[in-house]
Amino acid sequence: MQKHNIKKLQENLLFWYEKNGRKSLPWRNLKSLKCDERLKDIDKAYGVYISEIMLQQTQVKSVLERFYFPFLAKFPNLFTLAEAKEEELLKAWQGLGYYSRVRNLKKAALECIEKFGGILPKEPEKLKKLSGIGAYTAGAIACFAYDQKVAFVDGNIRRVLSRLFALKNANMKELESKAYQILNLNDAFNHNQALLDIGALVCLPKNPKCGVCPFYDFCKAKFNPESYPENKKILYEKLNLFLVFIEYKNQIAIKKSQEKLYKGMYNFPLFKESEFKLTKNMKYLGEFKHSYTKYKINVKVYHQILKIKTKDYEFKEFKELKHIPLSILSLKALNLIKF
DNA sequence: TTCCCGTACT
DNA sequence: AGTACGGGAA
Repeated sequence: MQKHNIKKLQENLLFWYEKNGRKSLPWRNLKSLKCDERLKDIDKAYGVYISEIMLQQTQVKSVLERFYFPFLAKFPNLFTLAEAKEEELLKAWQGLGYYSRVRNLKKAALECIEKFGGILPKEPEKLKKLSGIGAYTAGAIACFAYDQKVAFVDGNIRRVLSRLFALKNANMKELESKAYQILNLNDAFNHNQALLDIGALVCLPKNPKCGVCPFYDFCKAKFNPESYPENKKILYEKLNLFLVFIEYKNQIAIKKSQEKLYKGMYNFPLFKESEFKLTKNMKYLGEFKHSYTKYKINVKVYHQILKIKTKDYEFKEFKELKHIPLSILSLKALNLIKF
């Protein structure tokens, strides 16, 4: 693209952002005049960091309404994060999914204190050394917390660039090169926030709003936007699971996962079809659907009362469960209870 | 490349 | 009910 066209594209983008961007998101106004009252003592880089990790696989709405403020109230800085118990962190993350993110948050806090004196570095290469921070998040923190003139590519920006330059299946290196080509060095912060918003609000996967897009004049995909980028198919698998409320003296069996799946989180005893044996003392409570990754799961739920305690599980009172990090799958099962 | 998790959309 | 979606790690 020619130099003057790039300049025009950058101007169009910032003009659109001024009018239509999500400019009041709390993590975009840390340490500014418009800073949310609840965040006035939150370090800017820390607040940006937490927002970026939460937003990695989650909708803005959910982060904004349910997780961002409560998490920062409990863990207001890197040091509280570093000292926090894993279980408390997981509890604060309950429902967000991808729980390794919050375990990495604590790990990275310790690494940051060890390596960088407890201050998040401003260089993407240093940020990338921290657990859970990859190329995108490193760039986003550098730019949004420290105004560094860096370009980076997330899922939204990937779609915007793929269409703008008509790239069906560009790799990360090509996309980053394109992102640098159009990067506005005079206002990287607003430029990058605007790109994210174009991806989230205009350049949608389905039915993009090309008519209001500030890139329209320059977009190589404007007549067939949905052809870019080429989408990959997910092969779903059906899975039948069996969950048992095992009761002993008004206590209920739970187990902490040691596997990659739900690591550190608790679940009620959960069995694959091959491991499950229906016994006469089990009562059927109902079933529900759940899904993660490529699995479409149907969970059948049973209740069993034990005469002798087993060492396979921890037993807790119902009222204790509200302090324990439980997967959404287990919480859904809890809804079926009426015994 | 595949696995994490859960929600949103149709 | 079926499908799409997403950063980082292994």
